[in-house]
Amino acid sequence: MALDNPTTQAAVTTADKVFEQMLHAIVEGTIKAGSKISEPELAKNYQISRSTLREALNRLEKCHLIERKANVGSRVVECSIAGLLEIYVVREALEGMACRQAAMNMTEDEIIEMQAMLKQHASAKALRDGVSYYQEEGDLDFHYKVILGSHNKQLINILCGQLYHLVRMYRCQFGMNSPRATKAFDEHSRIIEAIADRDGELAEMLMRRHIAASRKNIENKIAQQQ
Amino acid sequence: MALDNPTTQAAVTTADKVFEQMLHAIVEGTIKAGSKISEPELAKNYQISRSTLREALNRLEKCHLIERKANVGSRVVECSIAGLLEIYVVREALEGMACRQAAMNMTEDEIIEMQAMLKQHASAKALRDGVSYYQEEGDLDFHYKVILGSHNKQLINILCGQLYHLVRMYRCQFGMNSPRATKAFDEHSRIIEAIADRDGELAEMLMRRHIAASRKNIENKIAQQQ
DNA sequence: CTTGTTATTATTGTCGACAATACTTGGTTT
DNA sequence: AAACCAAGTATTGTCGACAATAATAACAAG
Repeated sequence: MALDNPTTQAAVTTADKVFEQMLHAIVEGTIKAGSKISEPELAKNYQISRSTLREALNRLEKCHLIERKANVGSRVVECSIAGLLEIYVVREALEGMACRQAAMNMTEDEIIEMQAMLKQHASAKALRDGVSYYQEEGDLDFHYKVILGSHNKQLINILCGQLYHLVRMYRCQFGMNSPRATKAFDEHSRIIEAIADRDGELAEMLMRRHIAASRKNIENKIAQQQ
Repeated sequence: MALDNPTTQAAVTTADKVFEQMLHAIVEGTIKAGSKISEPELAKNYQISRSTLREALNRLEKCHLIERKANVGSRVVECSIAGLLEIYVVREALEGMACRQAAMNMTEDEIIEMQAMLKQHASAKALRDGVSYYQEEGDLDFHYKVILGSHNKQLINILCGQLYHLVRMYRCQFGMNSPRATKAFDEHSRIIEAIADRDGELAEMLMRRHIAASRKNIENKIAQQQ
């Protein structure tokens, strides 16, 4: 599926496969947020040994999707508003920097590819009901490309390897299909321009505003609901 | 020991203890960077089962200190100049943001405590040979306090929980006792001022410059050596 | 002599059982 | 009746052995 993470490599071992299944289950809420994880029960469900289940749990912990306490057990992380805002703060910092680095380090080919992707999104947006499509896959695709374009292993690992699973979880569980789609598209467009101009400073600033705008959009929504 | 990480909680299980031992061994180079890890051999060394060794290895992987490939094994990460610079880039982004958040979220008590710490560092610096002391423990203490002051769980986890082990590893292996000690002290002083003034924007900028200066210092050193 | 193939060895992944710790239930005491 | 203590139950941590995969060595063919 197109949504899949660029850092995930082919699942070869059975622990890998169980990890992926549980990843989807947690992201989509099949395994409820905040629920306790029973090792014997899950091991029976997936028809595997507890050892290999624990291996899978370790990977989930690496993504900050579950939390373990010694001699007590694992819990799926809770989805709180505060937690969501914390993630946005981290994203603003990291993706902003990733964008600056992308402006410095992206190859010409990568830039061309990204521009092509944007054009494709534009037509998709015009043709279809579009909004929801762009919001979901298109937005993630764009952010992934920028992050990978930074050519910074640490940045890529933190953002794509761990943080973005949490982002997807929040999007699923809070049912976010915000009306920012068209606005977000214009912002993406300007960011790519800055990268193509090799203007790292501007690229960082635009990306930070782009993410901060999303955060404020959430904050407003929350404020309205109350 | 004072250097220890604020996020590390008491090691209760044996896997925890082995993890800590290996952590120190890798950071200090007793277990060489880039070397392959033999599970049977290490299990015998620490006199534990392979299962609990693998548990420890999983935690090391979480800190990005080792890398695993399916059906092949684990290797200690390599310490390259490029890798070091990548870490500085991430720190500039994350600690800059942490500093901004600290200016917004730190309690008055925390600020007072941090000011006291700085004063203590100042006297220690004046009295002793100082330079090396301040460089090592004092610098880390300061950065830890700012990060914790952000009150952002994600930031704290990423920085204190994973990245700083790598930072310490690089400091050990590359033998860094740079002559920036006095300059760094002044920079710390100004950063605390900005936080006390609740000026998040300035605090972030100063922290970013502080870290960028360290990075450029390294870059210059490298350039000289060649 | 080099290259490709096969057999052997060693390492990693997985399993089920046991030990240690935490939770629960029932009883006792104030 | 409420709070504390104790025994029993369930869950997690640890262990040693087996199965599957990868690295190595020996051998054969070109």
